[in-house]
Amino acid sequence: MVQSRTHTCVQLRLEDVGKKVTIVGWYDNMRKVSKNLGFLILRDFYGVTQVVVETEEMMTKLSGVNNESTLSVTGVVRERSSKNTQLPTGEIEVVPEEISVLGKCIYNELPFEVNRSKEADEAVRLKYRYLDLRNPAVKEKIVLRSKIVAEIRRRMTEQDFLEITTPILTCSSPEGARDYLVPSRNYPGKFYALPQAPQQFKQLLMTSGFDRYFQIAPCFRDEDARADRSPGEFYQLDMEMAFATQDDVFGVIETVLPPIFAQYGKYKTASSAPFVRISYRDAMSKYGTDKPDLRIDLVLQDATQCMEGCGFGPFEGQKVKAIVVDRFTATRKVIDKLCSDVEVQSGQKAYWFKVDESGNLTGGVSKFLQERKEQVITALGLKRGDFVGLTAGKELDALKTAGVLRKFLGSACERHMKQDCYEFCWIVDFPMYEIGEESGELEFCHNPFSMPQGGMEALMTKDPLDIYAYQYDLVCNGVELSSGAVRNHDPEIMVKAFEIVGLKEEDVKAKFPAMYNAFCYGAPPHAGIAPGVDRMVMLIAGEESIREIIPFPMNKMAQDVMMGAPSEVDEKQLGDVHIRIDLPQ
RNA sequence: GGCCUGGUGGCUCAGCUGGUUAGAGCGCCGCCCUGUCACGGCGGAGGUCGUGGGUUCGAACCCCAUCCGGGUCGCCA
Repeated sequence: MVQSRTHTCVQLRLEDVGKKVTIVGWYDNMRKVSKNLGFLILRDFYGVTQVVVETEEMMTKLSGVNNESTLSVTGVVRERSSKNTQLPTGEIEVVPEEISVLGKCIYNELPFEVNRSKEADEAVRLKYRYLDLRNPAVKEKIVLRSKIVAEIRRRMTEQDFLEITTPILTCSSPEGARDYLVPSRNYPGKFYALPQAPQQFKQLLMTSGFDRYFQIAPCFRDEDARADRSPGEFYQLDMEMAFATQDDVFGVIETVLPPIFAQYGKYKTASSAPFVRISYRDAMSKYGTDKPDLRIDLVLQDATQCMEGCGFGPFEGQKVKAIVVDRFTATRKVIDKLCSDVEVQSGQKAYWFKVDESGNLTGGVSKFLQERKEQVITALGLKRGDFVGLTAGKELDALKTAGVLRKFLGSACERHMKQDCYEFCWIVDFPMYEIGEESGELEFCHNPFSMPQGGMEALMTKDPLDIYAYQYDLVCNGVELSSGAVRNHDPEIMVKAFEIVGLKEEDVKAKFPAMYNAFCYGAPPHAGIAPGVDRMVMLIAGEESIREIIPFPMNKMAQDVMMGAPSEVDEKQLGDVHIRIDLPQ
């Protein structure tokens, strides 16, 4: 008969010596010192405890029991003769009277060693995720995630936000990413869709009279993965406030997030309120990205003019951007690596030259600049020992590539990158409209439901390209955590905003009927935001891969290799939902 | 879909310019060891070098195709 657990594997101390206890857990390993002496390490969720096996009877009982089997050990706590100060339970051991196997591990070789699973091939880890998660170093991140989410809930609730769930089965939305579709049984040929975000529902909640809403919301988008973007599904801290302005939303986020980052983070300090605000246009021209890493103090300069006609092919007729790094002493090899990293990440080349200690331009593209040396030095404000990184292309391409280069230069040069902190900022004043690159026509720049700054008057009187939206992004250490906006709650302004891109009232009604109709019954001005929970946990945990902070992640190809999803279904199921499969050969 | 990168015992990796029988560490199995804690010592098993084709006297290595990971661009209102 198996005893029930009296202590976890992290609890026992010297003062427990002499007690009869029962501990349970996994057979982590055994150091066998002789025929009749071995040290068995029992591991549970909380920690490890040493069980000393010193009789032939116990040793026999354990022979043939594989690592990772689950055991129950009943015995007496004893002080160790040789203690281990590294472990909380390192001063004691349990002398077993009874050992029983609760769950056999039938394999004596595992796909990987549990305590070294992070080194194993990722596909294998994902297939055996339940073994991978036994590794304390892996499990820890999931525990951290749980604590962060609990803390978010506590702090949001403290600020009078109500957590309200919204539907998972809803309808396809015409804009945005690809939807995950769910066929309907009762309505042949019709589909539900999983929500890409609870956007419309939260706005409808505002219209329904709820004042402060939040939700740790599951979101579904059928888009390809990245290291920081899980395919398929992710979670947002979705929130919305009625009768609120941009500053009200900023105030909540600036109160809720920094303490959580500082408390649980890999880095121990986080920006305090108010966060730096940077306009979208400034961010692009100074940092070459709309998600600047403000830990890096380098900024972009325009070098188009001083490079014009220098004879270097890639600069001909292009915009050129420069980043000057003082006293940058990297070797040629390091610089080449840096440039190739930039190319891998941005798809475009980076160039460089240096000013040596005698004031000569050397290396990289310098030979094209000798004749205009003084002009270049003056234009870019160069000093001896400066390194100049360069990018070229159409304005936006040159800026974006320089943005990538700036990131690599920052991490290559400690003096130019603050260590050990979370630097938050707001990117504000996004343009409402832009000329679409493919269409060549006027389009919404981001969210068509954002309130244009200046409201109806701006729409009536301004050049659309000069109109800004009350639209903002939250950025931390170069990671885009969220977009948000003051919403356009006025049907007339909404119709006008759509009119500018050539859409009619009927189009708005057709695309977003519920929201449009609701706003015709008296809507409050409202604003919100939805920081990505996975990205936040990733930043806090200091992990490079989003899969490390998701309990059961999918692989890059959006497959769950453990469960076998996606999978085929049988004919009956397909028939129920009126689907016939017709695959090309 | 494009580009980059990888695939060698259960795991991590080495394998040079193509040249004997493909190596190491960890793990596993066996024996030894009465205080280990990354225990130690001795011995052993385990490989279609992702797959298919080609070049060659000879291929893990070179070429072509293909499959499977990962990164990135596109995509992500």
